[in-house]
Amino acid sequence: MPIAPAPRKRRKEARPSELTAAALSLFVEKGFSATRLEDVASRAGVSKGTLYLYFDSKEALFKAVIQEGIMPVVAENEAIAAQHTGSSCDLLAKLLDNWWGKIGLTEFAGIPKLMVAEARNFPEVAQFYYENVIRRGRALIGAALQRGMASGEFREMDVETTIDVIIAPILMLVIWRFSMGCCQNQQADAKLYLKIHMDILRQGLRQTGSESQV
Amino acid sequence: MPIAPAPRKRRKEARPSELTAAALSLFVEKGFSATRLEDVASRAGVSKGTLYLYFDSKEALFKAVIQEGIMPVVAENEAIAAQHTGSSCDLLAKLLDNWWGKIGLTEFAGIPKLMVAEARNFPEVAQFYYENVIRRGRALIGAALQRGMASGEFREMDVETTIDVIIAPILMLVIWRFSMGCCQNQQADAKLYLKIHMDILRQGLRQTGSESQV
DNA sequence: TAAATTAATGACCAACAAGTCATTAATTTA
DNA sequence: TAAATTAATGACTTGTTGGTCATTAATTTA
Repeated sequence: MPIAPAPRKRRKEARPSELTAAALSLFVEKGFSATRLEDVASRAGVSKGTLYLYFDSKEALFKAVIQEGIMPVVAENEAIAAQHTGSSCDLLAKLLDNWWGKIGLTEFAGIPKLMVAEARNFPEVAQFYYENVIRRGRALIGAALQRGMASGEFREMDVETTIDVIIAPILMLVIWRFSMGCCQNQQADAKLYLKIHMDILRQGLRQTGSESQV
Repeated sequence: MPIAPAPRKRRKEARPSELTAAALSLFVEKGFSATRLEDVASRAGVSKGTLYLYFDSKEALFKAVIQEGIMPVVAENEAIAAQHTGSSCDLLAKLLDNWWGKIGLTEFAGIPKLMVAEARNFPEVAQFYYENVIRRGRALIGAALQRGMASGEFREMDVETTIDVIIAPILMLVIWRFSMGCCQNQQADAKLYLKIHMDILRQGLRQTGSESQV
């Protein structure tokens, strides 16, 4: 006997967030290109046609994922920085903590790898992410560095480049987890990793009495 | 009038390297999935059928690219480490120098991003790269760290994790160039970037008289 | 130079996926 | 309850691409 199709339900309000949730999972698991919209739809419990009722295109769906999931965290961090009093090193740690809790420990941790992987083939998407996430994130770190240099807590340094060097290990940690991580028997211990990074930074950034070791 | 097809040439010896060269360019530019074998063939001046005369599959073609271009550099670095005398910090710098000249400044610099991007969808390829490049590269850095710790040049630290933290900024530098780099008006200054990274490491890794700043 | 060999070709196949739209049916309105 | 509305469907169109193979022609051999 033919199996009866599941009865339709009309749930106009709930669909978009169910679709972006499904999209996040699959984008993070397979990448943007390799994710089939049919699969996104079916994971959200609807048909592909329904997906197109709510999102104009695959790229629009992706932008919605970022807008809902990542941009609010950037805004939170901007608020944290704005109201911070205390050492600049503590500010850096605070920003990292919040990011780690909201992004690093969630499915969103897969987004950086996804962006790196697909940026060149989807420049529109990359531009969107750059403007709304990367630029703002870098500005936050940059301001913290400036602040520390102004107070004498940090030594003088090239801010833009130092931002890169600070962010890199944190990004690589999550990028690795969603890419080559599958080849290692054991994942890096994230807590230890971040501690070592912050230790090296604490020593590496700070103003020293002695001249630097060139 | 119909255009005359280019006359055929039989060049059995030259084809493989011309094909891997074309493949490298396109893989690096578009990624593994998004590169069409038709394009690889045409850039190498042959037809798609000819490509399949020399390589069994897209994955085999990729492995050949790695085998020819990357693995010899890993071997070189192993030789450098084996015959090094001097400080361990200098050894790290020497390894980085060679890698930078042979990989970082060439088209091969695009491979790390490519691996990160495609590892999950092509586990066979990822495994191959992990065994033949990553594992060996990490072993090199690890040995240099051990050596420095044994001599008292470096403080005691968790080796595996420190390897990660050391490699990360270098990897991110090239990964960025081939991904989000397109969104920035100006590329990071690589020389400055590497100098800052090495500076932070020099201070961050070294044995200090005073207790560490926890 | 004629026959044999094999490098090279490109039309073709099968599978796949983004996006469309005529149709269906759940829900609301009159 | 009947008509109108619109959320939801899924078959279909269109375009793409990894991989195949019968055919072609450059080169070598006899």
